[in-house]
Parts: sequence; structure tokens; C-alpha cells
Amino acid sequence: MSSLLATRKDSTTRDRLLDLAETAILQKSFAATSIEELVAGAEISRSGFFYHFKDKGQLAKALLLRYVERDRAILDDIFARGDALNDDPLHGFLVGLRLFAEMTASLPEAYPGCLVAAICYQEQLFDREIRAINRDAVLAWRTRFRARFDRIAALYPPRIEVDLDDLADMASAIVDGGITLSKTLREPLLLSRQVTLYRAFIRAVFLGG
Amino acid sequence: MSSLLATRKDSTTRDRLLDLAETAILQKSFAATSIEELVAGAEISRSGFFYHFKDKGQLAKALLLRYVERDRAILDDIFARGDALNDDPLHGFLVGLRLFAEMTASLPEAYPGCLVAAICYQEQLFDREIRAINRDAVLAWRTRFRARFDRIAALYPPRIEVDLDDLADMASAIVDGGITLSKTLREPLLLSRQVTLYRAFIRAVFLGG
DNA sequence: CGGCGACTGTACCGGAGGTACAGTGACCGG
DNA sequence: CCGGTCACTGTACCTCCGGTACAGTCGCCG
Repeated sequence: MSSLLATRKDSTTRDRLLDLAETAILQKSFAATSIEELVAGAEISRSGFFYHFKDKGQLAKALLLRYVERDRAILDDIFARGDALNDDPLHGFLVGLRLFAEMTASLPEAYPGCLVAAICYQEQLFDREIRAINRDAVLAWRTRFRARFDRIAALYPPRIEVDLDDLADMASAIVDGGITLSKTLREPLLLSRQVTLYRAFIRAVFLGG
Repeated sequence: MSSLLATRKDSTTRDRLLDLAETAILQKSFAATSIEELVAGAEISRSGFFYHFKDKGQLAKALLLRYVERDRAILDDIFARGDALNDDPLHGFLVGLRLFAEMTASLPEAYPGCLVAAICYQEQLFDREIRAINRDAVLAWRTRFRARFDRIAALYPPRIEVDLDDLADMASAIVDGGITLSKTLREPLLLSRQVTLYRAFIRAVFLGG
């Protein structure tokens, strides 16, 4: 149960493996990341890897769960701060979007990339379980944003006819697509600008041009 | 030079390999597609594959070039039809977007997926040449849409303050992101709905709510 | 002192990509 | 008819990687 003193270093070996794997996978894909390089980086043996994860798929699963949870925490925090600065659900959301755009802009390199998208394109490598995690994560964002838009629409009747579920999905699409473009073009700020554009659309929908 | 009679079947072996590879890669990623299954599908020997492509990377390159060109042709046709139905650059574009949304909606399964995105997340597997093709393709779309928006903005001064390059990039982001979401959620119509939302945004920018 | 958690080491397997190279049959120009 | 080239086939071989199977080790905890 590890508790206070880890056998090596400060973090547990398992966590170091996950960290190394995440960095490597986002840089060069899951398939191109070998177990060999991970165990070399973590300074353990190959057997050590299979002690922690029964196969590469289990590594992917653990990684995805950690990633989804971390993303959720970050965005929860951002929108909570947006709401703290503003009572109104619309303006709180708009502030949140601006904070998010600023956050993505301040990242050193391009946004680390989105594991959800990365795994979507490599999905056949994985099992049903992993695809379900991915699906649930995306649906959770739809639900969260949809609930927000319902509250907003009650106060600000939409000026443009839109489906609120689609508007919620658009946030995910813009972020995923923005990351992809950002990486492809090697333009780190592209994602931030796309988020800002999405924000302008939300404004137009509920406040008008 | 093959000319009239191919040695086997009607299409050339090389084309059959590309067709098989495209289907397989979009279904289950590049890495998970083995040369073995391609040569089995094309009914040739392993040596035959390496006769046509010196390695898997050359296959990816040929595939990407073919894909990018085909996409360009399809969208050229769609926006040409939009313009044919309407003299105005804005309304021609809006018609084109509707045609595009209809096209993606009518596809049997989800949109076949976007090789550009698929390859972006597996980029380290490939060389500079392939990344350049990808980059150029995306930049070409930015340029094309940007030129269109310049023409539109001359006639319809934007009601919402937006950068026209960003607005052009948004089309690519929405399509890439929409495909990813569509695949992840297994909702074939999601992409079409996102394109329709983008169309609503374009309307709002240039015509107002 | 005994057991368990966190490993290490060794050996082995199959599949995938890739190389090397010799051979073969159809067709084509001279 | 002959030689060459195109489009392959077949065989052999190599490496890397994921994965399996264990047997052994070392430190800590009850």
C-alpha cells in the first residue's frame, strides 16, 4: 500500500510509467511508444512493467481514466472561477471560456494533445471498455454544457435558432479539431483563437451581434 | 505501362492496395493495418507489396496525396454548385455548406474519417514529407476559405468582430472535430449537425441574427 | 520468522516490418 | 526471333516488439 515511503524516488513506479507513457503517446502515438522505452525511462525491468499492467491495453485504460478525470477537474475549476466572478450563467460561461482560451494560449508548446482523439483513431487496438470510457467522457461534456445552456436560454432567449445539444457538442468539436489543427500546422495559438471564436458564437446566440 | 489490359482484374494492383489500405486504416488505424492483410486482400505476395511501395511510409504518402486531392475535388464541386445556384458569394457559400451538410448526412456510416487527423496523431511514424503534405492541405483550405470571406466581407460588413483566417480555420476544426466526435459517439449525423451550426455562425457573422 | 508487495532475470514465442535476391512469364520494340 | 523491362513470385533471413512463463530476490510489516 506504499503509503508514505515509496521504494524508489518520490513518486510510485506506476505513476512514473503513466507520466512517461502520456508524454510519449501524445508526442508520437500509442503504437510508436514501446514498452522498452518506458521501462528504460522509469528505470525498471520489462517484467516490472507487466507487474503493473497486464498488457499495453491496460496501460492505455489507466492513462485515459487519469486524463479524463484531470481534464474534468481543470474545466470544473475554470468554469467555477467564471461563475464566481459573475452571477449570471451566461456571463459566467463567457468568462470561463475566456479563461480557458487564456490557459491554452499560455501553454508552452501546443496543447499537449487530446488523448480522446488520439485513441479514437487507434480504437481498434483497444477493447470495448476503453471505447466506453471515451464515449462516456464526451457525453459527460455534452450533458454539462447542455445543462448550462438550458439555464442560459431561460434568461436569454436564443437570437439564432440552434439545437442546444449541438451547441454543447460544438465545444468538444472545436477543442478536438483545434488541437488537431494546432499540431498539424505547428501553430500553438490556433486552439486558443478557435475557443475565442466559439465564445463569440455563444455571445451571438444569446446576446445577438 | 499497363495501358489497356491490366495483368489481373480490372483495376491496377497498386490501386487495389491503396483502396484496401484506406478502408483498413480509417477503420482501425495505420499501425494496426498489416501489410499481410493488404496483400491477402489484393491477392498478391508480400514481395509484390514491396515492389509497389518501398515501405509502409510510402504507402501512407501515396494514400494521403490521393485523399487530399479527392477531398479537394469534392469540395470544389460542392461550392461550385452552390455558386451556380446563386450569384452572391455569401449565399453561394451558405448553399455550399448546406450541400456539404447533406452529403455528410447521407453517408451510410459515419463519415469515413479524416486521414489528416488520423495521421496527425501518428505523425512520428512518418517523415517530414508526409507532415508537409498534411500541413499544406490544411493551409490550402485556410487560403481558399479566407479568399471567400474577403469577397463576402466586402459586400456584407461583419456584424461580429472575427478574424477571417480564424473563421476559415474553424471550418477545418469543425469538420475534423466533428468526425472525431461522430466516430467516438457512433452518431453518424453529428458531423452534419456541426456543419449546420457552423453555417448558422457564418450567417450570424455576415447577416446578423 | 513468515509472507506479501514490488520488483529482477532469463528464456522463449509469434507476428510485423523490412532486406536481399534469384526467378518467371507476358508483352513490346527492334 | 531476341532482349529487355514490367509486374510480379518465392525463399530465406533479420530485427524489434508485445506477450507469456516462471523462478528468484529484497525489504518491510505484523
